[in-house]
Amino acid sequence: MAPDLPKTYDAKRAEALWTERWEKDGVFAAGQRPEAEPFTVMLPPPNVTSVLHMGHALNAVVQDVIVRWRRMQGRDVLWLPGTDHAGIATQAVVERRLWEERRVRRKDLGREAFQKEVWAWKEQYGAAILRQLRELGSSCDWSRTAFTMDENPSRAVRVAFVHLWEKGLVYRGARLVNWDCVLQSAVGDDELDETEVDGHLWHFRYPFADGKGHITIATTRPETMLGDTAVAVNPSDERYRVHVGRFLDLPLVHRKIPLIADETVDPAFGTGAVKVTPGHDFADYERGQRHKLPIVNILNPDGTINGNGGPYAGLDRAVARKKVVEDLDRKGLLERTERHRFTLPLSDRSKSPIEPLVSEQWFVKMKPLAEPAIRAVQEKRLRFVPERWTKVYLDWLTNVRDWCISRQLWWGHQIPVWYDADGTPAASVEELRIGAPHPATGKPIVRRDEDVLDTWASSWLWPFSTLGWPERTPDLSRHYPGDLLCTAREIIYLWVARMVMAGYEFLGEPPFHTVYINATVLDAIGRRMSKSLGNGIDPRDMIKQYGADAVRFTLCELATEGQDLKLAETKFELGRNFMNKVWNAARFVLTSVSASGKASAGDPGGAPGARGGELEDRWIRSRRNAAVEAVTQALEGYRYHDAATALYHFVWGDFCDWYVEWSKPRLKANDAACAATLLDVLGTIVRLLQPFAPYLAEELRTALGHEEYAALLPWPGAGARDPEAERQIAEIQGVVTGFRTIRADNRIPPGAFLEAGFLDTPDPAFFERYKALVAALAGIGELKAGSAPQPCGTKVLAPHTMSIPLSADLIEAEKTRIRGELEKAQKLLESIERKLADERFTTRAKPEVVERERQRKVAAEEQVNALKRALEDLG
RNA sequence: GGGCGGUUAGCUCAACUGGCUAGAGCGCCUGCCUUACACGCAGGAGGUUGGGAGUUCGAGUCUCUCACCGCCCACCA
Repeated sequence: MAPDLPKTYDAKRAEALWTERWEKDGVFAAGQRPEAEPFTVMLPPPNVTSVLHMGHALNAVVQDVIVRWRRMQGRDVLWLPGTDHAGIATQAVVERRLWEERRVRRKDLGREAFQKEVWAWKEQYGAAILRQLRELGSSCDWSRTAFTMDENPSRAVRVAFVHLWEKGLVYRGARLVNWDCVLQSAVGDDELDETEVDGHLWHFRYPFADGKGHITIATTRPETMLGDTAVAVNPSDERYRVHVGRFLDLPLVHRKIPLIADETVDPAFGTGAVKVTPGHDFADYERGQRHKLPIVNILNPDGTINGNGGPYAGLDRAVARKKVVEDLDRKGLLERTERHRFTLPLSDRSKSPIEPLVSEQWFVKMKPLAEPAIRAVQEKRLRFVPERWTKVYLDWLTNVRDWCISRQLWWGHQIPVWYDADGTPAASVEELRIGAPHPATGKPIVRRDEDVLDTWASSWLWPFSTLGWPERTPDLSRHYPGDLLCTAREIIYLWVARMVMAGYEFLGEPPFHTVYINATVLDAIGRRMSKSLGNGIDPRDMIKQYGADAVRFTLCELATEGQDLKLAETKFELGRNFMNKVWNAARFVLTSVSASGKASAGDPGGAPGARGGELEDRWIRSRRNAAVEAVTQALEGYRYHDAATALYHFVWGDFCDWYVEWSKPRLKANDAACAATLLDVLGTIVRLLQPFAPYLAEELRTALGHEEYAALLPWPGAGARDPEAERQIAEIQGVVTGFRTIRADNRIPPGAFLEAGFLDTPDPAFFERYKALVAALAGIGELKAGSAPQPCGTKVLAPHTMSIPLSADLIEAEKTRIRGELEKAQKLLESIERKLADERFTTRAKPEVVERERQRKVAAEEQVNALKRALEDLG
């Protein structure tokens, strides 16, 4: 085969080679196993705002591991990749870029030219994202790559809108929304970025209209007083009770506003009197509704004060704030100014302060859609892993508010609504031309709604809009509902909940049965990775430095259930070292096993492999079976850490540290059973490795001389264990370790040849039979029964005592060590005796626990006695 | 103000329904380039499981409580 395999695994070469081959040969294309049960996963489409970060990488890896594993189990896998246009986010990024590079605003370009700019951006970043996914080894069906603004998904958006419209679940209305004055659009609650800021709490006097006295209010946003339509106090507040119902003279604008009583006012905060601005504050909006207060809007869409602001009209809101404070101060109405820390909502995208503003928007009624989504978890048709996220999902759904789906943007799906001259709206899947008759009124259409839809209005359809819906395509019936969704906790309600709602509403079934919520990737000291902190670790750099397989394996190893994942670059050494270990183990096997041996064994295609053979052959196969079972069970429970660890310790511990070492003398003697076993186990390792380290797996199966892609090999079945072999080898390992410890304790260098080691054991026949296994790894020429002649180094591992002749000057230290061990052993024995002497224990504990304790006592006694004997022997 | 997670070796994390002497990787110490691998080999040190109380024959694991840390939700102007 390849006798000159390099000493270290060359990840780069393998990655370039197999990424290309897989795709060229359509290895991951769905539909190749029409008779098999499908397994369907939709990749959460990354936003085309920028390249992928480590969180995306983790998400891709956890999906790919499952998907590759299921494929090996014979499922007809569809893992569908794609990207999301991410409406507001992408528009904001592109707008910022245009301004920074060309000093151009979107309005300077006009809608069409601006959209062209965004499409160009999308092409660039969409391609980069898909490239990155490939570089990670993701086994997506690339032929199905989708984009939320592709033709079919876009049509799906319009069909869904019209459907909801016809059902009366879509409505248009003037509501208070979060307004971004830079983007000049409504933004969703989820598009806010709450920041703690140091501000002020200004106390202003509002005189009563009759000139008798005043009320002092406290506010953090003085300029909004221009839109005040009341002042509210708590009805139980004795200070103000008598004044409720009186009118105040709103300073500066001189509007008469009432003093009202409202339960929601906290008497302990500020002055206990709050100004009410229904047009610019969410709490006040609701108070206004309750008390039927007028709404005065004082802002233009760009954040300047409008005509309702009287003398302040035209000023930016920040300027107006300063001036309002100054003017009130001049009039003697500023009582005092306190420092005050509060949370300021910023627009996630433009980073400008959000202004609550009343505007006409489109909404979706959520309550009826939420009900089936709630039932889905109650009826166990949908489960979260880890389970606790179910609560987050349910809490949101039970308190769900109507969804503002319109955005005053240019990037996205334009709302499919047209108007006649009277402003009567008509929703339509197909375009209504200007001048065409209105479907309801028959009057000519005069315009289309300018707004676009919230980006989630397309992503909530993703599990089926990518499969051809609304057409009843074969794809749709085969791959809907799908199986698994892997995503981040931040979008459990933004996206997961909405997908479930859409699934029920449009297809009557939830889009998946399992939702795996990823760990959040943090930096080495536990902070979120973010651009502004500059503490991100770029997956591309890590792949370059350590290899994709190493990155994948490391992420899995670190992904303990539900724990956040603290990451430092050096962590990837774990994966790299393991890949190298596997590589070298394979290199050893391939270079030492003769060609004839290879042909006769080691079928990685799942054949049962060699039977019989030596004790160690039976043992390693039993350990292999244990590993197969452990990895399989861990994957079934999405326990990536457990799966990775089981594989790691089997390969590194059982196989490399013991079996490979034992195989060396046997291979020199051309032992065919040994060669066959090495190849057999290596074949299993390749298959177990495949989901985690697909590139290395392909390299190794090629080196093993197999034609079939590792990615398409059958997943190994866990054969029977051999408890007898495992027990016996464990004895031998203990003895070997004992001899090694004596050597190390006495500074006997590994190179120093020791003619013989002595073993005092109740079962000399067993060790006579297997003395080669001990001698080879213990570094002794021969294993002899009995005790070594004096002086000697001794190690007790009851019922075995190992000894090696030593020079006399080392004996004192040896005695000290044994005394220490004796002390420990006696302590242990005492604690066991104490336990067994306690009647409450022997009567109340389970019988098998008591029995186990009795056995432990016997073992401890043996250990103590043997140590005493050893000490006596040393004199 | 509510909810959820976390606190175990110097660091990062494990430990199924309570039950062998609480494990791993990294780091540290000792000795080794032993012809697969120094991205390696062998051996070792290191823990009153955040504090307190309780339940139990038995608690890292269950209950209560206190203390920190993190995340999410909520209209304190």
